[in-house]
Amino acid sequence: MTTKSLTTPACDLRQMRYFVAVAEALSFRRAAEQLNVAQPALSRAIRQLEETLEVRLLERNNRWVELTEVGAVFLDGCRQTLSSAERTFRDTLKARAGEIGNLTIGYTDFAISGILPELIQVFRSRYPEITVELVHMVTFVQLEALASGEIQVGAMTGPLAEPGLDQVMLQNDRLVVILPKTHRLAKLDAIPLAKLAGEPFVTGQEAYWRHYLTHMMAVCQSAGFRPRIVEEAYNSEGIFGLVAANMGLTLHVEAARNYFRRGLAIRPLQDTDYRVPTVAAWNEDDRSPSLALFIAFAKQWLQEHDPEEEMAG
Amino acid sequence: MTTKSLTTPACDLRQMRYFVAVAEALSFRRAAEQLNVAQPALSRAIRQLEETLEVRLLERNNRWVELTEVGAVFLDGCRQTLSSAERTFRDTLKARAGEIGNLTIGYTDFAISGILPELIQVFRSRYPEITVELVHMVTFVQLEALASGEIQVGAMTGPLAEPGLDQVMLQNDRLVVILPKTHRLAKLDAIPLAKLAGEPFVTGQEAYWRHYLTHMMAVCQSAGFRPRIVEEAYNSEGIFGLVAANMGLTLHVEAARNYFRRGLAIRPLQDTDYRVPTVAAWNEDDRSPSLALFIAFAKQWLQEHDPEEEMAG
DNA sequence: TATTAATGATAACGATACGGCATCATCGGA
DNA sequence: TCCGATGATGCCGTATCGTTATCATTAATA
Repeated sequence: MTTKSLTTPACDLRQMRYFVAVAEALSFRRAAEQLNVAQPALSRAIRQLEETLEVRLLERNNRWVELTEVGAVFLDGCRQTLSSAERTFRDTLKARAGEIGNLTIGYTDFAISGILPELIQVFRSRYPEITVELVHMVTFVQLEALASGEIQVGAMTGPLAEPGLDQVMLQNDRLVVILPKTHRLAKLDAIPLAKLAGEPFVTGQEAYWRHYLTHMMAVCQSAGFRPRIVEEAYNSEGIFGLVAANMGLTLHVEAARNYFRRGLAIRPLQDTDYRVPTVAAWNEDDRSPSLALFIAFAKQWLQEHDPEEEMAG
Repeated sequence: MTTKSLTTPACDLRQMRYFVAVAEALSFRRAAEQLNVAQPALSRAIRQLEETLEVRLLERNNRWVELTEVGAVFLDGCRQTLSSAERTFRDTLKARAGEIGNLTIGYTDFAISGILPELIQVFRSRYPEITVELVHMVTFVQLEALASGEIQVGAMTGPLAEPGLDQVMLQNDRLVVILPKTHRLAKLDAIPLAKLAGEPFVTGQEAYWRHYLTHMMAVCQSAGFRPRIVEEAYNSEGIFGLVAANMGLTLHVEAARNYFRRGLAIRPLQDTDYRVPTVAAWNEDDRSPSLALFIAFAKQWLQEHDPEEEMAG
């Protein structure tokens, strides 16, 4: 029971450091000075190493010290192991500061067509050792994924009033009308909201798009009508496709301007200043350093970029 | 003064092993069983690690244990460092057994034209982690190189009576006459030693070839004449070139049959059984494990191969 | 609802290991 | 012959480690 397994050698990093110091200085006393210990400590450390390994590591007498062949092999290994240990501690401290880690971010169609890609790109180049994984999810799936820990950040459609979640606004889009180029309303530079009453609407599936549909219903309600929904698609591209196929028109966020599809016209909405917020949300009790870093970075980046956009807009 | 330098973290391999065990078992008690220590030892070890690194590595309560983000980074580093330490010890034990190391071997023209190449090749394939370096040296330079430690083994022309050197015989060559194909003696199947009296001899430079020249003088002396040396070359190839150029003939070891050159004839020597030994020599006080391994290997290999050669001859 | 079992944390104690000091043995140089 | 430098050794105080016993908490169970 007292025999030491070879896989768990009775030797620690301290002994390795001592051995490397002596082997590099080729002197017990000089090594002791560098290590700020007394010389006998080194004598004993080396002797213990040699007893553990049952081999002479340093040939020495009162006049000189030299490495044995085995000692040279051990020295090389000690340097590697010590440098591995140093790297381990450096990485751990980096991880403590959040500079190493993983971040899984959920995103909606609205978010990915807005400023999120640029934010992610700048963040990744700033913190290359944080692995950022992006997964597509509609808003209510993101809420479940945040609760289960599947994602750490959700870029979703607001407004949000979930208890336990913190958030920051990524974008606050005006609505635009997307309709076939051949549509009679496409001739207008801006479309009065009331003109959409009675028009056939293409939207996302109600079960998945419920957050955005609430907005759409609200803005239509403000003009006194309920949209007549004639078709539902899975995602924005599907909606655009159906619109291009002349099935109807749709209301979308202005970030959709970043995407183009032949046959579509995009027109601003008149008579309303209704906006649909897209927010980044996270668990307020999540202590992940990488998350904290991402949040701090995002807040500062948004502060630097939002005013310009508003001025440009 | 009490601040710990980052390059010498106050953490040893024992704590890393403990942490890895707990992180893998996700349970202090199960990890304690595997490590054959009591559970409180692990509680304290983890706490000390966390105090040293000033970060929470394991989120834990009375029901479950889970890695923090930083803990996952530290775990990865610990695995690497521990495996580096294990490799260090494995390599050191291998080096102790001689299976890792360097060997510099000197060789003469005679040795390299004999069985040495095959011996080296088999040795290298058997012990691939021993770096074998071959350097060409004439016998007396090898003796100096052995004394200075420049080479660990010398494959040189015997006999050897140096104090402090051990040796083993590699080959014991009969002498052959090497002469131009057009030489009148080349018509004989074997050449009587006495017929060489008065012939012009080509040899190696006296300062370097003194060991072999002693043999040549001795064998000629046994036939009652001194060779008439008309030309000296640096090495065997030079000698063969001069012979091919009809400058004279030479006596060489039978291993020379392994090399061919147009225009040369090789004939055995009659009336004498004189042999020139080629030995491998090393410092008897050299405790290099790789050297010990090489010697043991060479002795066994020679024992297995010499009888066959003698039977074949 | 009370009990039980399992978990990690904590305190106290003994054993071991470590570092520091004083000293020794040895060897080269003055 | 003496001196100085080197590594080795013995002794002692302290820090650290491992163990045992115990506690606080929580989920499962009766």
